[in-house]
Amino acid sequence: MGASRWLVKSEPNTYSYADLERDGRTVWDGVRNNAAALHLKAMQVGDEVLFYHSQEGLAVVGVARVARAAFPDASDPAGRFVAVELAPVRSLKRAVSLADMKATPALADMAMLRQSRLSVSPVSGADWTLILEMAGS
DNA sequence: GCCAACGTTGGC
DNA sequence: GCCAACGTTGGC
Repeated sequence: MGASRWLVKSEPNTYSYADLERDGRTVWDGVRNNAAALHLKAMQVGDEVLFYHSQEGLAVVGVARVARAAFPDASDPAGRFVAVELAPVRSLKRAVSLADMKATPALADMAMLRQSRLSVSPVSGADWTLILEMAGS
């Protein structure tokens, strides 16, 4: 079985893809949604992740990879949620905007489009390939 | 266990 | 700034 693909959202004001490139690696914690947490738990080291800017930018801007699989989120006092670690892979040649994704019928079933508030979601192999094509990379 | 009220996220 | 979606909380 091959690696899985994912998408994570981040507000660039809080943590942008450029911040990830600067840091080289970061703990992806603070997720407090059960559906998103299930996806975090399913991540394996080496899985690739689309990095999406929410609130500002509204576009997929880069690719990251899972550098460490799920472990207890130290910022969750109740100990219910998990974190992973992400590392940058590359920024996209062209950002792929939410508007462009919405305008692409083949992407209509993407989890992040169907459930807009989900901060961590799976991406199918076909959707992954298409989005990278849209990014011109 | 149901459901109304409330809080948060995120697009517009 | 507003509102829709949706998750969580708390009274019953």
